[in-house]
Amino acid sequence: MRHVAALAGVGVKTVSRVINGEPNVSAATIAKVEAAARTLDYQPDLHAGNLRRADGRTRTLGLLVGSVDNPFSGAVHRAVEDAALARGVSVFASSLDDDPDREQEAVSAFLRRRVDGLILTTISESQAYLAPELRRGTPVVFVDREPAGLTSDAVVSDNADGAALATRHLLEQGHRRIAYLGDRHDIQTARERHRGYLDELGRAGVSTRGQQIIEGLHNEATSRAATLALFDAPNPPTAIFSSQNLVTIGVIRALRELGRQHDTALVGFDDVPLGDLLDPGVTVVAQNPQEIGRTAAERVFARLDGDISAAARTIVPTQLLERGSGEIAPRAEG
Amino acid sequence: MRHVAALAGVGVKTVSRVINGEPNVSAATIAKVEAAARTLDYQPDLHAGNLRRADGRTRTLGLLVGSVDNPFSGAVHRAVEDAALARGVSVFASSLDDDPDREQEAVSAFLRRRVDGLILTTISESQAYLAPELRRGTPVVFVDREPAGLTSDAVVSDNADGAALATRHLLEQGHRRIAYLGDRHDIQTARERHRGYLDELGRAGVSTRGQQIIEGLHNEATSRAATLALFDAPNPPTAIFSSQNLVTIGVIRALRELGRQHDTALVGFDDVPLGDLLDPGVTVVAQNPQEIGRTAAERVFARLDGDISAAARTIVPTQLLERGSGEIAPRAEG
DNA sequence: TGTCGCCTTGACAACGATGTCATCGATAGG
DNA sequence: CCTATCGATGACATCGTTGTCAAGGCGACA
Repeated sequence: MRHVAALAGVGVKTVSRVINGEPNVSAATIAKVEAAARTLDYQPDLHAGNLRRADGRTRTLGLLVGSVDNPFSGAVHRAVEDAALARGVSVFASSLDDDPDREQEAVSAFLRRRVDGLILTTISESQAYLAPELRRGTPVVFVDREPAGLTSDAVVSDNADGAALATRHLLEQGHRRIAYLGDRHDIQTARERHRGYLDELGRAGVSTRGQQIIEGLHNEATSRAATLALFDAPNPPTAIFSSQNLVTIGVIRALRELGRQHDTALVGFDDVPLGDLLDPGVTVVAQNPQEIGRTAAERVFARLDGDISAAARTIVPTQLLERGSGEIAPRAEG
Repeated sequence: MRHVAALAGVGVKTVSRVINGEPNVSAATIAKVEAAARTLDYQPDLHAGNLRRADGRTRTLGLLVGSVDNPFSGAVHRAVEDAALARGVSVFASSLDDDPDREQEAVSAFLRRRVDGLILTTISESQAYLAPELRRGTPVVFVDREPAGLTSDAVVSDNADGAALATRHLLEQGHRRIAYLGDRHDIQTARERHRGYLDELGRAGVSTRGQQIIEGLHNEATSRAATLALFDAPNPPTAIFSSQNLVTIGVIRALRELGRQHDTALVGFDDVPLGDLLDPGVTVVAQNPQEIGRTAAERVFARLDGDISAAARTIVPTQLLERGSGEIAPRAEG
């Protein structure tokens, strides 16, 4: 900036005024400064300015998602980015990998860079460590999973309800042996989906004792192996509820290998890419990651704009997409 | 930091020393400072430090990809993030949307935030506007698409070769009417893939005059419509080469609607999620986005570490994955 | 013509950190 | 016992920018 000022023959403050479009600069001066800035390819240093600026905003957001190469995360990320772009805000994105250490590291990296707000998917047992930052006024919005040990805005799917919906759908087809294949129990949404499944069985008066319930599945490989094991054991289920997109894919692979994709019902939680093109089509309880991301970004910006209402939990509805796999009738007993 | 210093009863410089682990601080002082920092939940301001620091590094990278919710982009992003994480570097990610204005905006946002390096997928006709930044010493690595009007590192797939491979594969099955469904011509890789397709036909002595060549397809919808139109016209192709993942998906949808997925061969460029689970499986020339991202990040960090060798173009091999759709024989003429 | 006020401009301090350098005390060597 | 050396520490300038404030010039108005 001093160089631009020197070249234009004006003071640095005047350059600052021109760059920021402040009033009360003569047209001639503006022209001189702009010419000099172009000549030197000057780009203002946002962070230096931020150091002194009254509002202390870095126009930067920290986003922590499951993994930037997961389709759900990608959709959330895209929605957040679009909302941020409209306000000239850049987004730091990180992958959580459901690792508490990564969570801490990522959040710490965001805070050291003085992001204006945080949009977080978390895995740690408690997010109480964010309390001081919240007090300092940094908006924190939790996405996908609700926070623990801390009260702040959250934007989530209705996990228990969605799981109940999936379970009810299978019950309605006449299934009574509905296996549950779920993610790790330290994941809040996995617990909720498990609960929704159990509750719905209870409401239908179906015993949960005889059901095969497998938790701790976290990727395609473990899910596939678990499914194969199910059918290697006596009394395999006639239907499966899988609680997560990667788990669903693992189930699909296993059913195909066993040639049972047409005689075993399957409903997945969270949509699967090209799920409508498979045979059978994959029935899922679809979440709405775009809406989740958009809403979360809106919350952050509303907070930054001064909204001091109580922390709110926004629930984004899920939707049952019937595509075939969930409408398979139970096998005749034998 | 002044607060920490005050609470610990030491000077700010001493706090700085403790935070940065510099030598020559007594154990007692270190303890006092660390206690004070914990009490106040102190997080150093990386940007303030960077202003004065000798190396001028923000430990920040700018990444511009097609779209953060495209699977190819997501994989590149993830690989870059992993490499960055190992060095304590955070990543700004933005979506290009093949819009030159977005490119300019994103790059400008990165530069104003003084990123240490850029990893870019570009759409503008020329990236000459980056020359001053390059001269300033900022490493710029182009991914997926090669730069124009500027020489810098690039990490790309062998697009022409891969397209030729796909085309040759279809020729080898006996096809002679192989439609080309391609992306917009202003996209460098689309031009390369088109060229590879034409070259291979030429090498095989197959006339390109009779081939149906449709360009300008950019998403599922336009690709699906174009495919439907192909089969609505006389003399539809017996095989299709689609040059991009979304285009491939559009073709698959259209072929299904027409019930021709089993009598029309299809090879796509770039892999499609769950492509192996469809019926028929989707034969593709798969790229290796993880490797592209990893290599690009390595180049940036090598440059930051002082590598001043000439700009290099790294080619990441593609791989033909035969899954069924590409191995369909031509229909009997009639 | 003098006063007032507005427009334009720049000098200066400050933001939160680090690089440089000086100071102080203790320890070792002669 | 004196001095050279080294470890520990803090004062101060500085990074690139913006907020504050004062000064100079000019036109309007009485």
